[in-house]
Amino acid sequence: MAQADRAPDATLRRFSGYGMKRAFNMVQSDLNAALKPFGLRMITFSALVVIRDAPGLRQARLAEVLQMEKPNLVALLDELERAGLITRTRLAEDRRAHALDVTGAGITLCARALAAVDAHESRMTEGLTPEERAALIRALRVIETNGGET
Amino acid sequence: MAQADRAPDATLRRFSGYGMKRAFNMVQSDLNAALKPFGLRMITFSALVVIRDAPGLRQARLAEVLQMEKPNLVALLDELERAGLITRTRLAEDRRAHALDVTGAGITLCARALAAVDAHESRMTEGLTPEERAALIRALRVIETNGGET
DNA sequence: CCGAAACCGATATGCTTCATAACGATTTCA
DNA sequence: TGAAATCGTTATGAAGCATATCGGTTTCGG
Repeated sequence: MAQADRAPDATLRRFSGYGMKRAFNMVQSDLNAALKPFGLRMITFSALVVIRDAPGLRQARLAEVLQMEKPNLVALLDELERAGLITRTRLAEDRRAHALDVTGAGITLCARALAAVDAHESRMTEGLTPEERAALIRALRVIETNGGET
Repeated sequence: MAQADRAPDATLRRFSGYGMKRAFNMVQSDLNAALKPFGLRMITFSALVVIRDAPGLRQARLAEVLQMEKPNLVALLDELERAGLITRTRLAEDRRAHALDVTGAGITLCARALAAVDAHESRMTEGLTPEERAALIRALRVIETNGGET
């Protein structure tokens, strides 16, 4: 018998991080493909949704929420603004900051994109029961929290 | 009440992919920190383990297993070879190919690194029962498979 | 009230990761 | 025997991400 039929990455399969990397690679490519018709990528979609749900958000706060550095947000928001999906408005009470808001066109597109992402999620989690999917999301949250405590 | 206490990313939290990205970011930084004392990174560690478990492996096959492009493997293996952890041997039966093998020093380091990664895994999955952890890994596999069927 | 410090968005820059095209050497196969 | 495929490699460029720094603005301590 030996180890002839043993998968070459069997040792790595025991680690949840390895499974995460592989699963996420699939998710990412499928999601980006699903968002392409809307002119969105994973990250621009995320930003659009967060701004829609928290109108008037500041860029620094958005950077916190999406866990990215502020400089990298600039080009991303330029892209969304150029596409007519969001606006940057100088705040009266703090003229350093910009308030972010989604335009009417942005809200429409966001809703359509969300439907596409829902379909994507269903596709990727096919074969899992709703309970298993919920447990997955909960487990990922635990890991995220454990990491943040360092 | 309104949505005052609603997390700004609540909508995104419903998607498993979002949780994966966030959890994996934590895993990656913690893991790379854990591997640093060994002079390894996530990817060099993975390669080392796979080669150890499949002696004589060819580079093209390793690229398949780790899902990376062959050109990116070259520098990575140079690094492991320079560190004296692996060897590249020209095959007699096919002089185009190189057989990859882990050296004695490589095996020792690999074992020590594996222990560190085990500790890392325990740290990251703290709060999950063994069953929950197993279910997580299984669910990630399902998603990876669903993605690969496209 | 004033000056130092902190904060906001933006720019410039470099590093790491990752994908593609093409090459010489070798093997396979028609 | 010659064409096509394969193996490892090189060169190159795109994309993601982090750091340092800037001008403009606000905050706050003396």
